[in-house]
Amino acid sequence: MAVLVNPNIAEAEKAAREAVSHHKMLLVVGRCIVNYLGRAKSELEPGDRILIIKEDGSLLIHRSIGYEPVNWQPAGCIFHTKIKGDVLEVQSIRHKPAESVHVFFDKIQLVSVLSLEDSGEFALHATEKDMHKAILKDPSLLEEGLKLISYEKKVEPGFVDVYGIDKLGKLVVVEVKRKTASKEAVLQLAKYVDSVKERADRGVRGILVAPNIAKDVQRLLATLGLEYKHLDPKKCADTLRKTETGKLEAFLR
Amino acid sequence: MAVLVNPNIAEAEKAAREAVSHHKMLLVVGRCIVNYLGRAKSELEPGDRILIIKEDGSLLIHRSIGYEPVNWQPAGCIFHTKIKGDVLEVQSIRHKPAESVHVFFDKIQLVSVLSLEDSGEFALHATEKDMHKAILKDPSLLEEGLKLISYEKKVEPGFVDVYGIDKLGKLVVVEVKRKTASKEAVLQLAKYVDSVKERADRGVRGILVAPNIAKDVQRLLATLGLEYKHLDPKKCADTLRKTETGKLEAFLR
DNA sequence: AATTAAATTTCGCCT
DNA sequence: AGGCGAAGTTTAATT
Repeated sequence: MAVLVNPNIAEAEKAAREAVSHHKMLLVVGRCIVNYLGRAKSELEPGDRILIIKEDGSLLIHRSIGYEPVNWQPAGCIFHTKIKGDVLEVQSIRHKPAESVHVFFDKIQLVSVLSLEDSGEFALHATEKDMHKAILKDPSLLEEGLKLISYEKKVEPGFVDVYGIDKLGKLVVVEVKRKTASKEAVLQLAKYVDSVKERADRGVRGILVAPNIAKDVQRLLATLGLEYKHLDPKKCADTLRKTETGKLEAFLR
Repeated sequence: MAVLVNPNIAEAEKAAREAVSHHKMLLVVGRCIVNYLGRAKSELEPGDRILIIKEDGSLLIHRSIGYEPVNWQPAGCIFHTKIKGDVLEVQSIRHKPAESVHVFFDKIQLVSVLSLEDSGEFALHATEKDMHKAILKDPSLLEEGLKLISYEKKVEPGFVDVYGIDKLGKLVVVEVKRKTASKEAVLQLAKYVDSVKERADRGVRGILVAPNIAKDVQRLLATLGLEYKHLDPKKCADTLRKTETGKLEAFLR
């Protein structure tokens, strides 16, 4: 890692050039103007900002406020650095769409060339259990008028996730998946529905609940006379949070 | 500006605490894990990242790749820093929705407390002229079957932006605005329409073209028997870019 | 490759 | 304060 505090333009340009040519992360803090030209066009008048160029060729320019970058480029850009008088110019160009960002620094407080070692996995959670809980709290997440009878009901081949009666009095067997519904999920649901039908004195529906489903899996589902209901894990988290808040409010009341 | 290279945890915590308490920008580069809990829930396993906390209480965590932050919080968060053994913990909390991000650093390469002076104005351009040009290139941006007769046509009170005939043979007077359409724009259009009507041997329509319009202005427009057509400056820029590309392709052919 | 849908979307304007 | 629409949206998935 290299850190330059209050470097001159030549030192800064050398570090920046090395960073982009070796695909290392570049961090520059300084006074600059920024011009963007592409799908639209923007100009940013002089001020202190942070420039970040990442290994993958993405670019960010952050002001002192605001969660979003004022200017940016997605990954895959090509960069050039040059000195124009007492100014460091950083060019970022990408194609499809053809867009460019030009940054001109006339005062530089900090330059850093970093290699961030980062193999850590990122996991965005919303467990299948959370989805179950949300549906139990608010069955209308699946459809209006649905009344739940049991949770993780034992049927011949195993356990049905959710089991209920719809507003027309039909039995409803629900299989929940937290990721894209697979063919296996469809077959499992079909198995449970058949098992329930054997002992049922009325109509039985099977609903596959998931945030996503492939079109061919959707087709298989339809062929087997089953249904698909989109349900986002995030929405379930929302529902749980709301009911918890409700509980809290009820407690405080 | 303060810069600490390879500080120990205590030094880093002191700088971080000072930054958030004085609403200065904080920059931390180091090895960390990140936990997010709110509308959803995420966990990020150990790795080197950049943490940015801004004056307005926004938070960003950037990995070595990717234009988007891996974790973030919009402006308005409250921060706490603490030392747990050899680990620096930074907490970020916001309400509505209730969400938190917890960052745990066990190795720190760089800490910087910055005050960025930045009063520079940011301007996203898409000039009214650009919109005119786009409409001239492709009148179907306004409606199908529209034929243009003239551009900046002189009429009694001044100049009509765009002047044409629709597919039913009616004259069309168009007023273009690059920002939200104001009451003034409506009255100006009405003036031009009236002026044209005086000499016209057929029906005359007035269309106000803008990216936006307030509801009360919309009402006034309807009262005066005029029409509103949404048109985005960006879409105009797209249209211009496409036709320019077309020209280039034609040239190369 | 193009089209569609989702995002911890955020942000701004309008009711 | 809540709701709807737009964004230089981006990104991933699907046809």
